[in-house]
Amino acid sequence: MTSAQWVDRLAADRSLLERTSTVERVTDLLRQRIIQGELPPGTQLSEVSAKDALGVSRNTLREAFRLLGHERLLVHEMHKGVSVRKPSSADVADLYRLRRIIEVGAVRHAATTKRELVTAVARAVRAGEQAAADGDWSEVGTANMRFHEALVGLADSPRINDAMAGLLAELRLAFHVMSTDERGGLDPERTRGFYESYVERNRAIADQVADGELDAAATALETYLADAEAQLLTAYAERT
Amino acid sequence: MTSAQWVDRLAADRSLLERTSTVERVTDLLRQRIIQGELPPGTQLSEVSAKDALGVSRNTLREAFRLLGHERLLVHEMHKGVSVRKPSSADVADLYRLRRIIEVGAVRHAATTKRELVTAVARAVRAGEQAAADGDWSEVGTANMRFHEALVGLADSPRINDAMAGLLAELRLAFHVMSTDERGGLDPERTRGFYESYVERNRAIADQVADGELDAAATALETYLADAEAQLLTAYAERT
DNA sequence: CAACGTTCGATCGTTCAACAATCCGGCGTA
DNA sequence: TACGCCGGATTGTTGAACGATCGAACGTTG
Repeated sequence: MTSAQWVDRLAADRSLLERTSTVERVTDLLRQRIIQGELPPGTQLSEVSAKDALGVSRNTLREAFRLLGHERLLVHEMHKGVSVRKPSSADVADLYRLRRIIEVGAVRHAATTKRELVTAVARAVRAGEQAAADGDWSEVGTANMRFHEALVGLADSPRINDAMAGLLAELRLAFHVMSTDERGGLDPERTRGFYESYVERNRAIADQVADGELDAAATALETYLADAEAQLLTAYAERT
Repeated sequence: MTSAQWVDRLAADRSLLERTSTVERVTDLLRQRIIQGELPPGTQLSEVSAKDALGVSRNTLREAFRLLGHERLLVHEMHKGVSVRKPSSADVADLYRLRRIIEVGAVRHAATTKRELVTAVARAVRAGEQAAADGDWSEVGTANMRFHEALVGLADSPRINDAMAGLLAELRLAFHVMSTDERGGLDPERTRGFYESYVERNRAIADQVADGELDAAATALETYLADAEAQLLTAYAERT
């Protein structure tokens, strides 16, 4: 084993030693706080307060803000600073338009149907069923997200995965808008209503995928998403 | 006309007075230079030289770099600076995977088929035919880009338009890789070969769209893109 | 009292200068 | 030739500064 084997094995671990810049860490942190709802939509993010809170320079912070603005998680208004995005109902509609195209397309074009990618779908469905049985509807929500990410992952395309991740992040913003507008706490009964019916529909689609019936899964997903959009949009219209 | 009419008419013009920050302008400028090939793939962009050339601060420049890195037009390596991206053949394949999903999906889900959106497709096709007749194959290339943008525009979704714009920008990088690797100038005969056959195929698809045969147009587009990918990938493989 | 002009503090946009960390190439040594 | 080391150059990050702009409070005027 003179050379080639070493380098190949080590080259595979190259990703492990990628150091991260401060900007990246700040961006990741803020993104997390935003999509988890700890920074609710509409929150004004003053540069100085954030700088003091995070202990970084203002310039570093501005780079992170710029990035998150590009991801549509923050809105950037000249001389007025940044605030957490508050998706409009038009945004929700657009989000679902894109979602239909990406998810349905990814399932229909699912390339090589690698074993691990298919099992990831099944795993997400099972996690959702378990969480539903436990009555943990918040956990059902995240499992649902993972299910859709796994579905899109079938296309085995890094760019599609990225697009889907950004899409779901923005969609979470929409959910937070409903949870925080007007009344304070989020109604657990309402989130239950959102996810309840989808647990079994997820199962159905996952089974179709496992059986290689991609076209059937795609069309099922199509109506699935149309229903979800309608449900979300009516809920959106209720609180304005 | 006491009030309401004024404000409505003025509110429509609100977009005209959006001022642009320096970072935005620098970003737009650099993006343009990159996709036009004036900054060929692989070019190292030193911060100080760029700062001196553009007459902006280093921090401002770094924000622009960060943005373009997020768009995958620049690669950012810690402590090594940024350079114009050089898409690999794997990138090209991924790009086309995404392209198939977005374009085909957009055509198939073409929502309201607004008059202006359909005519935009026809216009791009005609511009391509005209340029082909004139033998201006570079112009044929840009018309081709506009054709695909118009196709995707049928979905009438800002996010899909953005995604497509970024996708095409990255794809241009791939073309520049072929044009600049090894030998210097780009071979006009080769670019002619790339676009020649697609002029009439564009026309066919556009006619199908105009006749409302969206499904037929979508399937035609599917094979169209598969052919284009194969052609580009073999050309890519030739020069390595 | 309602509409308008002014002032002022706070915040943002941008620049500049500094320093540590890191990279890269060259040089000497074994 | 391979290795270790050093120094210049570039990047990463910070801190401070200054003008520009915003928003709200205040006073003025009709």
